[in-house]
Amino acid sequence: MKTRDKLLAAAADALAAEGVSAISGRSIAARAGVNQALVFYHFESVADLLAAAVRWSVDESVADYRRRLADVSTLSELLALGDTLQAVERDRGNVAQMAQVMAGAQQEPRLAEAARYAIDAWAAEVEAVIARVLETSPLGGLLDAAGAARAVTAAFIGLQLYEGVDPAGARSATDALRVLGVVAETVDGLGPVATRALRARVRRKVTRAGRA
Amino acid sequence: MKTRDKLLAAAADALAAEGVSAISGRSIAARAGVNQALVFYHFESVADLLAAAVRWSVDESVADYRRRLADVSTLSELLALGDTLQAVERDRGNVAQMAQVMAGAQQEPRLAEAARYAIDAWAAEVEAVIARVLETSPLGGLLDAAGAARAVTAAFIGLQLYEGVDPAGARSATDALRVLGVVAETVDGLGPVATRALRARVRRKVTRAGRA
DNA sequence: GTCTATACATAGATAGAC
DNA sequence: GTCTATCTATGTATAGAC
Repeated sequence: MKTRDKLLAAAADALAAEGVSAISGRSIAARAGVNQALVFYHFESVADLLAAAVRWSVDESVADYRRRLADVSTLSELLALGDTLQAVERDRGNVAQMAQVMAGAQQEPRLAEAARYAIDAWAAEVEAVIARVLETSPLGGLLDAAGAARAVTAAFIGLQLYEGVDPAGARSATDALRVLGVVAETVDGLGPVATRALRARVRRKVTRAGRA
Repeated sequence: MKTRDKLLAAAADALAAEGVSAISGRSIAARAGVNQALVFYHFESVADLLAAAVRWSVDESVADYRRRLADVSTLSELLALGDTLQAVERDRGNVAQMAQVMAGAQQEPRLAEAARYAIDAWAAEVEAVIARVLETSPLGGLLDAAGAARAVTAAFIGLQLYEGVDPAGARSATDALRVLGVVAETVDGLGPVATRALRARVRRKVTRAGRA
């Protein structure tokens, strides 16, 4: 493994483990087992290294899920996969890493760009699936797949931060969301008559709200 | 205004404006217009000051909303109030502040405690309202109000972080959530027959999932 | 309670030998 | 590409005068 890659991997790890507020070029180098000065040989600055690490690690994990997401075409399948995806990515520290990057990004343009890249990468995958699922759903034509994908991604990040602060509370939150998923699934499985009625009602309300 | 209060206010501001990674005792003191050494006279450490600032500012904003939340008893009212609450708190920087605290809390026990306090304070208010709304809802008895309140709070925080990184994307996410709110409202307004049917179906699925 | 001054640690970043 | 050494800035925290 080349030094540059060691640094990228170490930076990704350090983000999840130490958080943006505690991270430093020195701590990353130590974690990578390389000399501190090499950070500035291989990258312009610490922020630059962090940004590169985010892109690198998001590319990896998204690619990992691309195939599995491609197989999903129903809401039940999506919810099930989302459940395991959330657990796996959380354990890998990828969600925590994203949360830290986004927190740091509020002031560091380089990190903001990397965060945007990461969310776009995840959201693009999720969006494709949601769009497919929406085709047969009462919500088809009402709910914007791109927006929904982004909402899901952002919510994951909020939940991850919450988990670091109050694991029990976060679990209760996740359980509640799971119930809502089942409700959505049920509504989704209504017959064509109920579906049409629901869709008409919602459309009426949304239009009214849009005018206000 | 006493120096201690100036520091608390400045710390709260600084959290939203600078973020945990950039904040320092010096920057807070400068913002408060007081001498840097006073941070350590009035507080044990910077982390201690930040934690106190979070409690102080969350107490203020929650009290502000307590009365208005107490008036809410239907889902439509809740969604409407949630909309304005989100906008107002965001503009005040309170959500950004929370997001930063939670990011920093992953490594700083003092901040974690303060973050827990803040979320509990918000969630307690929201929970009471949700419980009231759930009474007449198809979801009554199925959805845990405490968990739902925490999920909403966490999602707000994730969305706030996202907004700092990609305002347009965050808007599309919020719009999608708004549509889902309308859907929930519609489902909520179904007749008693449909309600009973939906509840039975969901309960069956939840039980099955719980056994798995 | 507030100020100046300062000790001390750690950070980002660079120069120059190897 | 990698190392040692080092400059410089900034941060936390304290001592002691006012």
